[in-house]
Amino acid sequence: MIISTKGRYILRVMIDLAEHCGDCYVPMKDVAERQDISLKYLEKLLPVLTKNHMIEGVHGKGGGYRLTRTPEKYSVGEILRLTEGDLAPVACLECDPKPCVRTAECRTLPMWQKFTGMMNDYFDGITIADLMRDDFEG
Amino acid sequence: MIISTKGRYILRVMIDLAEHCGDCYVPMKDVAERQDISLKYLEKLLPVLTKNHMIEGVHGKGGGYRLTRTPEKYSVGEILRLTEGDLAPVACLECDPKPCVRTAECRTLPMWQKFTGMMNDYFDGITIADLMRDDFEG
DNA sequence: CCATTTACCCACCTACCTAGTAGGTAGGTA
DNA sequence: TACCTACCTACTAGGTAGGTGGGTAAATGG
Repeated sequence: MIISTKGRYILRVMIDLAEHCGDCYVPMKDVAERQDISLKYLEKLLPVLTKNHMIEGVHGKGGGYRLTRTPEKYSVGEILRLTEGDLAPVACLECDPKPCVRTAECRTLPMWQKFTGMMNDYFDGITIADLMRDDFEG
Repeated sequence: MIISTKGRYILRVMIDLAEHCGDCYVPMKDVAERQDISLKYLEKLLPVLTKNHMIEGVHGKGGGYRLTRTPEKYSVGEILRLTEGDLAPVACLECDPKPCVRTAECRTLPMWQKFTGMMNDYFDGITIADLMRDDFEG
């Protein structure tokens, strides 16, 4: 399995934010309840999004989070790369791979590389706005 | 990361068997040495292959393992599905998924499903014989 | 018959990751 | 002042990845 709950939950949070009150602030408590995800766990996943200015939060009553862009400006690939750290199918293609002495002669590396490209292209081609469409089929 | 060392090692073992002495038996000790993989670990990965008749082994001196088909008759997808158990990118698409009550309304499921299809198609379209070609580019 | 070679089987182990929980503090609003 | 919400730190149970160690069973050469 390549995509952990982290990435899947965050994607659902982004869609939820986009669907509810696009411009006002939505408390995470509501999102957690609607999406049936532990609030405490969600809280742990959000910092990576705020630090990268994907969403912004305000404290206090009437506060919460909201998107910083319109839904069509978020690609799924971008979000998944942030939350998953990486979208590499094998260890040797991760951000800081352990040096592998077999790289030059590796008969499987080109296959992994091409697949990584396919995967990134696919997810980069889908936006949050796409996921909100009822007739979206992938 | 979706493909563990299990799948990657096994793929290299299959290629090694195909490249060395196609019809005679090759001891795992030699493969482990050539591929620089722990023999003990490899031994643990092989049963799934023998049980599914992907390779066959004979005991004793002069023994070892060999492929049961010609290299072009093995698809990478088939091998990976055996060793990885599955090629599902998310938990809800695994072989025996936990029932998810949100399936009907899930806005991300079609995306995961299409991706799963793409992935399986890609790896099903590559054979061990392809991986042996020097000009193979994925 | 015996030593050697090989497959094959089983128990165990360590480090790390996943998916949480608990208990706060800081900032903002009515 | 009461309340709400983001935000921060620490902890933890359980599982998985990636092995290691110690054997046994089958086949062969001498």
